[in-house]
Amino acid sequence: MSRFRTRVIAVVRRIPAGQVATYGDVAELAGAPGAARAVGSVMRTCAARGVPCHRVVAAGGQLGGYGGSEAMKRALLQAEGVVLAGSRIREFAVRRWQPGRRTSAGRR
DNA sequence: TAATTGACTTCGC
DNA sequence: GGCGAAGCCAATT
Repeated sequence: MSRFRTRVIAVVRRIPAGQVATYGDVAELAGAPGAARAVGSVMRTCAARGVPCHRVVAAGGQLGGYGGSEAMKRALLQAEGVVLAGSRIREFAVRRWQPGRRTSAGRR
């Protein structure tokens, strides 16, 4: 169990429902900018339970992947209130979660 | 310990 | 806009 892994988990757990974060973003918040692939690897190993890994998406608003069940990830995101346009997140720039960003108010 | 793979990202054609 | 190649980091074998 590397510290990086725990770091990624902590960051992902901080992502509020209805919002998403990119792998690169999570990597940076985890303290490893550029480690987007590493973040994917951590997620792929299930990281830990209670971690909404489905809120972590690829850059450009793409879904990325979810153990091969991309459709499931899509359903989960929509269930959280994320509007999807095909296989992409609508208003991704707004839906993207950022630390310091006010999310409880729901305002963008 | 070293090599390979992978839920990524970005530039180029 | 879609396909291809290079770069980066960590986990797994």
